[in-house]
Amino acid sequence: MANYSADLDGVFTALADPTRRAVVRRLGHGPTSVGDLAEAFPMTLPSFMKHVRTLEANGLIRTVKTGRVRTCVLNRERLDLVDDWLAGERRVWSERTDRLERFVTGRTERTDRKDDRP
Amino acid sequence: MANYSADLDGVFTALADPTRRAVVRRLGHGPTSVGDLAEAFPMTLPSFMKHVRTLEANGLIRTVKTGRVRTCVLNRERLDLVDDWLAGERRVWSERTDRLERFVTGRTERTDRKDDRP
DNA sequence: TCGATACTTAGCCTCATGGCAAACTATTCG
DNA sequence: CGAATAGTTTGCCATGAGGCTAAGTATCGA
Repeated sequence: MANYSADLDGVFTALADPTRRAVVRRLGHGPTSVGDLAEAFPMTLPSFMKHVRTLEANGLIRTVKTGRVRTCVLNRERLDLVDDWLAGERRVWSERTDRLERFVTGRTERTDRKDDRP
Repeated sequence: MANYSADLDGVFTALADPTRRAVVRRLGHGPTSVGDLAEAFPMTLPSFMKHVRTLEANGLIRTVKTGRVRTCVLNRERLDLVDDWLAGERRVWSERTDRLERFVTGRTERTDRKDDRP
C-alpha cells in the first residue's frame, strides 16, 4: 500500500461516474468483454474504452486480451479501500464520543477499548 | 432519496480530493470554523472555500454563519450513501455465489436466504 | 485470402475543476 | 469611529475529463 491517499483519489474518482459504477455493477455478475459491456451504454466505443481504462488504471478492474476480445474482471478487493476509509472516519467519530463520554461521566480510562458498556 | 445515482456522483466526487477528505476527517473531531480549517492547507482562502462549498453542495457538511465566522459541521449520515452502495455491490456478488453454489450442489432453493451452510 | 469483427489510436472539442490575485463586505474590538 | 478580522466575490488561467469522428490494427470465420 504505497500511497494510500493517491489510491483513494483514484478509486473515488473512478466511482464518481455513473457509467463506471454501472460497469462495476455489471462485472459483479462475472467477467464480460468490452463489446458486451459497451452495448448497454449510449456512447461510442472509444469513449467507453476510456472508462474501462480509468477503472483499470485505478485498480478496480483487470482486463486481459485474448485474440481480439478484451475481457474485464472486477477486482473486488479494491473496494476494501473505500471500506477502510469509512472505517477510519468512524473510528475518529467514536474517539470523539469516547472523550465526550469521559467528560460527562467524569471517568478517566484507557482509550484503546472497543466498548465498555454492557 | 430523489436521485440516488446523481447523489452518488456528488458524494464520490467530493471524496475524490485529498483536501476535502482531510476536511471530512477534521470535522469528524467536531465543528470547526472555515478559518481554523483553512490553516492546515497550503492554498489561499478562496481556493479553500471552493472545497468547503463542494462538500456542502454534496451534503457531506453543513455550515452556518454566525457573525463573521462560518462554522462547518460534518453530516455523518451522508456517508451512509457510500456504505449502501458498497452493500449493494456485495449483494450482487453474493447472488452470483449463490447461483454458482446451486449449480455445483445441484440444488434449487429460494434465493432470499442468508446462508444455508451449517 | 478476404471481409467482418473487435477493439485501438489519433486528433479535436467543450466544459468542469482547482488554483490564483485583487478588491469588496460585514463584524468585532480598542 | 477606525482598524483588524473573517469571509466573499470577481475574474482569470491551466489542466484534465468525457465525448466525438475518422482511420488503423489485429483476429476470426467462410
